[in-house]
Amino acid sequence: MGKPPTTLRDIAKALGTSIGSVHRALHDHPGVSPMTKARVLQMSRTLGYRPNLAARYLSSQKTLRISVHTLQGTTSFWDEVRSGIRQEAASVLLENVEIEFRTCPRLGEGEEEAFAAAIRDQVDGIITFPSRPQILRSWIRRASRAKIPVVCVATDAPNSGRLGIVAVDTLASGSIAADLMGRFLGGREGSIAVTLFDMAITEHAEKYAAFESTLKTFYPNLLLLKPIEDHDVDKEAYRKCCKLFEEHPDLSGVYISTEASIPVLKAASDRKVLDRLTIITTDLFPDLVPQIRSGVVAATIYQRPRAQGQMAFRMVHEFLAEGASRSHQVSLPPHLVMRGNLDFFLQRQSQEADQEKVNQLREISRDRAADFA
Amino acid sequence: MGKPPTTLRDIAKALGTSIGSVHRALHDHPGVSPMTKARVLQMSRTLGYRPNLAARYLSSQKTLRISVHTLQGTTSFWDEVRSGIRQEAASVLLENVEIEFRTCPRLGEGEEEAFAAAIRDQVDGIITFPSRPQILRSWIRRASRAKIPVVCVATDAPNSGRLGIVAVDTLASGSIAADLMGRFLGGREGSIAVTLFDMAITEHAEKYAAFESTLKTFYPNLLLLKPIEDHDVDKEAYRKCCKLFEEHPDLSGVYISTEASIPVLKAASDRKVLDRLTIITTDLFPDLVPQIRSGVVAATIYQRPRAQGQMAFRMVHEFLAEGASRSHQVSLPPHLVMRGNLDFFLQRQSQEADQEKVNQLREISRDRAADFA
DNA sequence: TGAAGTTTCGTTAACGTTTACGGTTCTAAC
DNA sequence: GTTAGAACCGTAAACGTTAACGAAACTTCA
Repeated sequence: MGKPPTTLRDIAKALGTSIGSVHRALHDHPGVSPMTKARVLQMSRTLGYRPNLAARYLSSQKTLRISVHTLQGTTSFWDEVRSGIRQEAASVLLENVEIEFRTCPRLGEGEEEAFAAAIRDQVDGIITFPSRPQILRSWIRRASRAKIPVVCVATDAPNSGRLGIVAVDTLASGSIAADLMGRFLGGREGSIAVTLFDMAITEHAEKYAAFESTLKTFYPNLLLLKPIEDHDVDKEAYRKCCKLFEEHPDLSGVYISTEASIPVLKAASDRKVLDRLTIITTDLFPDLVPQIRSGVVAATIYQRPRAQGQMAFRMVHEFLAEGASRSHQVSLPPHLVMRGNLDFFLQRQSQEADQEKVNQLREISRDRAADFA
Repeated sequence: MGKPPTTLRDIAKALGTSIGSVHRALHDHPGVSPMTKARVLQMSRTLGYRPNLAARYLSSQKTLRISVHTLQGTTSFWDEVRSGIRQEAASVLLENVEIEFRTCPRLGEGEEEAFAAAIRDQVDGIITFPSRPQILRSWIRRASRAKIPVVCVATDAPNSGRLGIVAVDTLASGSIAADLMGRFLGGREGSIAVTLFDMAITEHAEKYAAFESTLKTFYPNLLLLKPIEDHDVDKEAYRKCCKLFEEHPDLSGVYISTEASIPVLKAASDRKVLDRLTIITTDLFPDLVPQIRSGVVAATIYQRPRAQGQMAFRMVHEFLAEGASRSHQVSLPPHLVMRGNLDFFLQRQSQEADQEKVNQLREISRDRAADFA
């Protein structure tokens, strides 16, 4: 214990060569013979060489630039994701990270341009929300070829060569929603509906499957209806749900697995079935607060956008700093918000917003000091 | 934007003095006149000087030693706390942190010795579980006077001069338990019991108060009984609960806010009231798993020991690295575990255990490499 | 006045890595 | 057999901080 770590000099000395050669060998730089390169790599492994990141950063003075591609928040979800990324970036001791936000105005708009710009500007890493995974796949592949690691948040882009994915566990979300629904209904019979974005998105299909499986296993007297796809369009959600409520008078519960809960609630209210329904929603945004407080919404599955942002940043950063990352898939357990603990979460959100402001002020005063110099 | 940060040399040049003096002034080292010291401090502030931690660490080669005082786990709770600390320590890029575990065999045994040893060994920071806050208070104070920051996990030690506290939010825990209890009982009447460690511990009193308040507000037809104190003694819990079940035939729910859930379940089983009860427990340990899976336990409030350990480490480390920390109180929202998402958490725990093993192997191979040299 | 001691301050060598530059040796073409 | 050019390699100066060593100025007491 307590042996001093091996340095470039140690490797060089052990091999009777110079620091320069060792460095070139370890970094695939030209100007080193295959012979010595092999010997260096071998020796570095047997000596257990690990680069001293402090020295590396001090010497190279390079800053890591990370491009973040997310949506302009209609709700606060993406604001919180970005805030989580910012916070985590600020906590990097070496302060050698710059975040560049490329925020898309609408779903599926400007994602490709963002990628093009990021690759052109030679950023070191990308965090992205692949709202249209199949379209983005080739861009992610292109970035990976340019040695730029890409981490997906919230939605995965499978078979794209991405470095990793951070999301709320779909299985846990769907299952707990089903389990709660069953418990809340306490043995009563009836049918249950689920709204989601589109069954073509893996995450949503998985959530539905998990919900279905749990419901069938533990609450066989509840009947699950076919999923309702809303495509994040309020009108579509409203229309389809009105139809749903008319056609299924025995409906006793709805699990809204997307953010479009307000139109569903409105449809239920307009069709006068609201007090018959046990409703479980997703996420936590201002319009939902009174609905939870009044008990109309029994519970909401909070997807922890801030934590998603933090983990995504950590994943890219770990990869950039260490050259590899332990985990390539982070599945967060969702939080459950009900009347009882609603205030806790609201307080938390506002605290975090304050923290944001403080950080920004600090940034500004730092810049002003720089101007002075 | 992008101005180069100010360095010691910048300050020195601006003042017409030398790097050495600036350094001495900024660090309260002797050998600098009050006059120049004041000028340096002023100038460093107007230039917005922030030390380059990479250079500092590279030059001083100091490692931060953090002492961790926790309990030998009867359950896995403290193992997970320690694991979270280890993991977070391993993710420090500079690798300049050493963790020293001083694990107490039993509740309230050896805590003072651990503090004495830590202070004697001049550790840089302490993470502790103050099982007897009033006794530890003077020790924490002593450490603080020796400029050693102390962070409390799970339980607070108020008015002790500790740097901060990391715990699961008591209010959120108690309230969500009450809200779930009410929803699960779905309008039925009856009385509800709560078991806890001791009302003298702030956290437990708060949890009970939150439970009571939420239950009264939203479910006035449920009657809350006086709290049952078990002092973490299985026999006491069993005995008191047997009495409870005999005296209250209308009992319909129990919220077990400590880890001693098994004796309570046994008492309920022995007294043949198990199937009448809706039971909500705390934490997640092996013996509890079958009870959740079978539905005997409706839900459990998971206190996220790993996250607590991580946050505690981050708090001390941030303080040691930056000389100040943003937050001195971290209140984590608890996780809710039910049949539906139980497997997710079990899988997660075993994954983390695997990760632990990998990390340890890595450590060992690193040490072996050092031996080789 | 001078020696001895104290306080204040400037200089410099580390720390481990990166990077640019200058010096070898080797290959190939005349 | 010389030479141009490439391929390989060693050296040294950075990066910002710390810490140790002296030099200078200033005090104190004979």
